[in-house]
Amino acid sequence: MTIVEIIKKELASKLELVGIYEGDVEISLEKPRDRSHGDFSSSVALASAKKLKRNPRELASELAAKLEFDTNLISDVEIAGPGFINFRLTKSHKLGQMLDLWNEVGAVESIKTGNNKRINIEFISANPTGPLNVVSARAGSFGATLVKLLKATGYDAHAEYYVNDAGRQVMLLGRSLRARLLEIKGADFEFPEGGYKGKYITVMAEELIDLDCDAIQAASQVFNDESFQRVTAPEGTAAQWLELPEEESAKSFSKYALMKILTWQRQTCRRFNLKFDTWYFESELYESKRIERAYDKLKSNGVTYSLDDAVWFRSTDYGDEKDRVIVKSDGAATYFLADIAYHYHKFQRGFEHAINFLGPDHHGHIPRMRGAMKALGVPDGWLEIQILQQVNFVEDGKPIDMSKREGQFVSMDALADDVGADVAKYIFLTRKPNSHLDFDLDLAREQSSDNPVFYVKYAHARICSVLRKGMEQGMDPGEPDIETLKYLSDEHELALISELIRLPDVIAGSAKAREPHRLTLYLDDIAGHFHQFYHNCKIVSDNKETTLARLQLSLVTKDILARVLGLVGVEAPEYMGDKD
RNA sequence: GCCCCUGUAGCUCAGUUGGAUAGAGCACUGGUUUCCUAAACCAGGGGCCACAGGUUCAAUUCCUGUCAGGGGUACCA
Repeated sequence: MTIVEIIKKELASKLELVGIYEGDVEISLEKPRDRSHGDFSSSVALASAKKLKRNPRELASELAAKLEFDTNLISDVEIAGPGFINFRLTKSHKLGQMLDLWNEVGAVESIKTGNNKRINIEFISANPTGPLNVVSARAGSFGATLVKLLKATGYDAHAEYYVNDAGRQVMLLGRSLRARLLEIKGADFEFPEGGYKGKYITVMAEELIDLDCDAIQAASQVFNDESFQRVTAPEGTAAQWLELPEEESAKSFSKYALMKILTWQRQTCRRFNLKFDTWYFESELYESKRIERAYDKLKSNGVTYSLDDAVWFRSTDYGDEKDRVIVKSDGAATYFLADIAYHYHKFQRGFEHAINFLGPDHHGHIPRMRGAMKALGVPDGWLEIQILQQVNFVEDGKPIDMSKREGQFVSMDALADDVGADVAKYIFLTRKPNSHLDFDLDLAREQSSDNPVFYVKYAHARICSVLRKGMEQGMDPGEPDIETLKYLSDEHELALISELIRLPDVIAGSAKAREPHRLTLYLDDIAGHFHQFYHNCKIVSDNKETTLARLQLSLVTKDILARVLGLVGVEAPEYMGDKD
């Protein structure tokens, strides 16, 4: 029985003595926000008072007087406020929980409720038409951390990136590159309507113009080591591609541009330490006929109809506001149909659950996508869509236009150059997913102590320093153990311990709610409690017992900071350089 | 018009699936170093939790409406 169950059971049995039986009220037991209210708090007296027509505070004190607990577990029961019953755990119980964390047993194990269920988490999936921008950085931070959180809670989590390499956009990209190349050569050119005007296209064209056949092939070799076999460079040189008929020419340029951009995107992901188990290519869906098969299945399930030379999916049957085209009047599949085939294949690949991170501009796709899955016989709730709200980047006091086509956007690489990938990831994870985020680049570039990451990193580095100091004095804390830790008694030590043992709850809670930002809040709390402990308790002193106990507490704190920083994807430094 | 997100300190945001006196950072005012890293710590001021109803013993939290800001509403992806 857990401590929570023990308290609830005892409350239930004493409630019967005053006339409240199982099912009459819910026996609540929660962790109060304010630590002075104890480790657990129950409001049953408040909830029962009306039924019994009694004063809640009196009822609470009557109950509290009847409660009996093992004094090794509960040290104190008190009445507070309008009728709360507060419980305090004993120091030895808390120390035991902390040792469980260190040894990775107990609560850290019991939150692994996933039973190795296979979950697919798709994130970023940016169009391969330009360098990854900061919107993807936010998605990457959330996605990568959620994957780690799900693993920590016992799921078999699989990170996936979907590459839209088959659509019209990639052709448009190729035409844009071709136009820029002609422009550089001083030839006549017509920039395609709606083409990509980003500077990176011009840069790509400038580089391409001097490349010979071998160099172009060599550039595609970076993909040989991974599942990117389908990404290849076109034969020949840019000059030769220009000689080809219009359509062929555009194809060669598209192929080259796709190869280059995927190279950039993958490098950027590596720089942010975002790892994907699978890069899934849309073109594969066409080649494997999965699009046709998904289409046939929808058709045979009777959820499609033809109108105006196009084929429509009857998504209004599933709560969408209008029906959607899946095959255009020119006979081509829409992106939506490809997406249906993609998700259906995810399901067929054996994932028991799929989470998909999308930008706010795609929220309208949710009803139709859910509808399509249902029409294909995929269970309700299989596809979970998480909307990540927009990031507004502010520079010189004004927002930056993030449209790729206008070419004005902040790339992930630029962000990493300015503030570092660590800092960027951490900042993205300080906000909850569905809140809009204003990111002031000028402020972030300062790299000053205003930066929340440094506070946490500093705590870790400071602990390392203290541990080194201890070793210099011949104080080796060794493995934390109850006999040594029992000498801890200062309020700052106990406050830190109480904070540390929240770890399993924090991990389980943020995994379940898909709210990785709780991790950074937790890190900030831990760092804060450590700094306070440090200032109020001299760690390395003449008293051997106290010194070793405090060093062990520091060691556990360091371990937990490092673990959570690992989930966030941020390095835990051993040293902190002097500030300028 | 319809759909989604948001509205909490001067600013940026938390508030653990309804709890007690609503918190943190930044900014502002003042203090702490013969001592393990001052990127730290301590103290102080600062609030109609957008507004109005409703549910509840209890609402910043849940429901409805209003107002304000952002995004979306394609045979684009």
